[in-house]
Amino acid sequence: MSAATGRTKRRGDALSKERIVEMAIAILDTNGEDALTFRALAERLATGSGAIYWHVADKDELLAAATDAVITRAMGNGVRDAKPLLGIRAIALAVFDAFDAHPWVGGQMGRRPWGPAMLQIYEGIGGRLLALGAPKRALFDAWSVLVNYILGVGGQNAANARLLSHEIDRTKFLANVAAEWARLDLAKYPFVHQIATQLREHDDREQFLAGVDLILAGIGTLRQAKARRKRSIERGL
Amino acid sequence: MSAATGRTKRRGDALSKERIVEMAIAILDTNGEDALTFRALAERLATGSGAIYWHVADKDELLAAATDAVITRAMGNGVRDAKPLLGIRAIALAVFDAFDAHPWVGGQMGRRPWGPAMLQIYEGIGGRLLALGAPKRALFDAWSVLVNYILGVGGQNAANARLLSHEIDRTKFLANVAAEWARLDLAKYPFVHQIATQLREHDDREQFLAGVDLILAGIGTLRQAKARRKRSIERGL
DNA sequence: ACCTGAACACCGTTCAAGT
DNA sequence: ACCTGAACACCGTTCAAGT
Repeated sequence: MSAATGRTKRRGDALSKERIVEMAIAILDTNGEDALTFRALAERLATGSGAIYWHVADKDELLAAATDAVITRAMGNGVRDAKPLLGIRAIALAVFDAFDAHPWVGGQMGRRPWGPAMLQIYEGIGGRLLALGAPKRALFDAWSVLVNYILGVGGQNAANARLLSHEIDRTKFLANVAAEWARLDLAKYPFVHQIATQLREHDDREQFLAGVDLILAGIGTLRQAKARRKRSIERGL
Repeated sequence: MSAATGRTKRRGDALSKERIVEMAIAILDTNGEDALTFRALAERLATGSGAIYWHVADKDELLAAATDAVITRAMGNGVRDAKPLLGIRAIALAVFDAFDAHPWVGGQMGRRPWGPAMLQIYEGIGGRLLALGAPKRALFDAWSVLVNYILGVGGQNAANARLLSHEIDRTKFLANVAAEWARLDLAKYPFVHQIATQLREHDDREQFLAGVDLILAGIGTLRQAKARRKRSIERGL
């Protein structure tokens, strides 16, 4: 989107892994996952399809590199917040927004859970939990929940976005789903029935952030002993 | 796995969507996603590849039907627990175990977020939150977090399982990752450094359940006013 | 060292032809 | 109504041949 770098035919500079990856990202963003083929990539780079294999092992590596690039870039922006809690929220939103801007990324996470992009997220969340002074035993649990939630929701949400992009009208589609849900048997689906209306007006991003806050609140309860916690859950609800 | 229904050549009964879907599940479970082709499916069903299209629109629908079948089956087993909290945990585990037994399912969720399988999970969680008497305004948030976490983690975890299945030795691989992490710059990666050891010995399923409990604990705090909650988070940690 | 582009094996999907 | 299987358009990947 940002740079109109040498579109169809011209060859500004030599081929490089970086150029290939950038072009791949552009194709993925603009035309979706199915549009990323070695042939399309080669044409846009004004080269032969085989040339790409000199710089990239295969499609798997290409996708992984594209994902790494997107996440690294997202983590670079304003995620250096000093306050731990705000930093965690900032990371969560950075990941969410990256997934939103590049809907194909969601499906790629987890493909290389030990890549450099993942490491940044792991440390970004974990380091701040450390700074918060989270109890040692609970630290791993808390970290795991946060990371899994952030990556997981991002993925689900991106999948939804991908789906809805095919629909002409997002609100119309959601209205249809809500209407269908409202028609369900009230006795069998009391809950779905009830939230059918809220579905239409809810904001995914706000929803996501509310989830992060809820988990942070849960982490706050972790210092209590296990037995006490269990009772407090029952009481709390 | 359960039924050795008409393997390679014999044609017991007529083709049907159900038979096709069951065979697809068998192939996916045994040989992975890449192995599911219409040709392989046709051969195993002792028919022509085009015949499948009489019962199934395309590969997308086939995958969706297979996913629905797996989830519906998983939700059918012992998830009728009377106690709401235990019921939510049971659903979470049922989904987790289904993803574990069928690693391809994780990637398919979210493809049809409004399908019947999803509805069952939505209502299963939401109905129990209702029964717990969760505060109305917070109900939607709480439900969203739980559902997203359960589906998201399941997906991530299944992706990991898929990755590790290629590795000869799971523990050996994890040991390698841990060793790599331990070699990272301590100043830049204090947290990852610290958890490197725990990575090897942790149990994904337990970890997952700890996450569910943590979220449930967080839901318990939701009745407090927003301002009060924020302060309590800071205090809690 | 790096690029070209035809060739190979394979895929999802279609469809005229059969029963 | 349901099945067959060749045909079509397309894909990832390879590789002899070029510079």
